[in-house]
Amino acid sequence: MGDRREPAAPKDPSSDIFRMERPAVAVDVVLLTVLEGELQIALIKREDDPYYGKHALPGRFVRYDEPIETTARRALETKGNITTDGIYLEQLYTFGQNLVRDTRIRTISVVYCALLPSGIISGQQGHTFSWFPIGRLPPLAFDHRDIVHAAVERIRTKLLTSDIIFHLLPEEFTLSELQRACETILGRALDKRNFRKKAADVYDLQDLKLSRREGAHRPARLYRFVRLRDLTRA
Amino acid sequence: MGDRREPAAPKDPSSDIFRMERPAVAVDVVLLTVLEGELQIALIKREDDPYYGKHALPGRFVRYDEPIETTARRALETKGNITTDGIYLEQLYTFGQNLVRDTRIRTISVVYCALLPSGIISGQQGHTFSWFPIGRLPPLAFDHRDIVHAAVERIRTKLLTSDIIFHLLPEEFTLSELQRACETILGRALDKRNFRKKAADVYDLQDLKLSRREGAHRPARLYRFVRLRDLTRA
DNA sequence: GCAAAAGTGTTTGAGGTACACCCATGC
DNA sequence: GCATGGGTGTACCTCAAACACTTTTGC
Repeated sequence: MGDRREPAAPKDPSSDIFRMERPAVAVDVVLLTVLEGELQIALIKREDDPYYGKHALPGRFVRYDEPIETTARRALETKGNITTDGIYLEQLYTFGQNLVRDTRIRTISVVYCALLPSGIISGQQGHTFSWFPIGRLPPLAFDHRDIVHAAVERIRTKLLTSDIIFHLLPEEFTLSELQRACETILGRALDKRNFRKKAADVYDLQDLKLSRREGAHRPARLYRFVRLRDLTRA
Repeated sequence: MGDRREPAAPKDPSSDIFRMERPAVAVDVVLLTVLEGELQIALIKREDDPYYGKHALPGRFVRYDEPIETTARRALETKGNITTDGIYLEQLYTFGQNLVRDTRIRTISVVYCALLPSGIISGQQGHTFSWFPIGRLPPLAFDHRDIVHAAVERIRTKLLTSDIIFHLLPEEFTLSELQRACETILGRALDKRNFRKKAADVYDLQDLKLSRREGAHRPARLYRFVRLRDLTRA
């Protein structure tokens, strides 16, 4: 925040910040999870114009005394009826070019991307989101389709240089689950041996010395994420 | 911008967007240029509290009917008395967590990064910025020091995957000038042969078949940037 | 014993890094 | 002729990609 106060007699009306009309600020959230082997997004069906009946990102206006990340969590809690403790949130971009995106009022929208561990959304238990695979989105309100694609692109590029994938997995997971989650996000298959080499290289994983028996095959070892390895090699 | 309208009887006060008090929105700009062989930033000395006498990023409050990028250009024009035609602008991040960053009013700040071609700032002609090498910043107001570093980091990472470097160069340039600009931003020396190979690989440069004579040595060829090559090889 | 997923190494090619000399000019 | 920056090619090394078989379980 820069020097925005004028010396004595402000000629610029925007310097009289207490009297000038202010744009509204909203936060919209791209909430993603892995569901049924697909990357899916939480949407809300609009019940008002504009874009009546279309689906949209969950969003809220920012209160005067509210950090914007709190607005993001509140959007998820009030629109989706979910708890946001421990949910990963990352700011994506701020949309403030188009003056008439919201026809009611000039709105600047800060978009966040959020990741929900798989397994939390099991059925239709209480939450009010509709979930859609990002490859088969319904018609969306505003420019939300572009926003969703930008969010997915961001998550993709951060996959192997950050720990975001573990925000989409349960606490304990197998290497195959880790790989499937990555494949789901990237939208393509990965080589198993190369993937495991790379994962062991960039992630510090704790071998829990346990195995999970499921199905008629060899049980898989369980792991827990410890930390990202420092690969800067400075 | 999501579905923020309530059906009938809004219990959530933030839904009554017309009556609730709104945070102010500001735009601050990290304006960078290459000056005297160093990457330098334009700062303004504050003449009010808080942070009286400290340097700060040029910034302005966003007017109700103004796209935020326009606010960014207006900040540069009114604070620095420069024209912003053709100046590269890229949104960096939006700071809205800290409720008391600006003690006058709750302010959410959208930060832009701007690049000024070298050679435009020649002396002390009219503009009111103070220029500082990013390695030797004066004490800065607010958390502007962190913002500056985030901006420089962003520019660095985009160096060889985008055309931003050409926004810091004049229209016509030599390969040595291109290399020096990159070295200035990265803060380290680059190998001349490897740099030229890489540049020819990622950039489509037009050889102007001209050479610039300067100094007691072989003249250098002049080039013009045409476009980024597509290296995705899909 | 067979179906089904878990687990494991080696080879190859591309791209990045390191490195030294001749060229054209001004003085 | 010498000082100054302009301009060029090769060897090595690292990392990503391709690729197939054995192991352990449930039934």
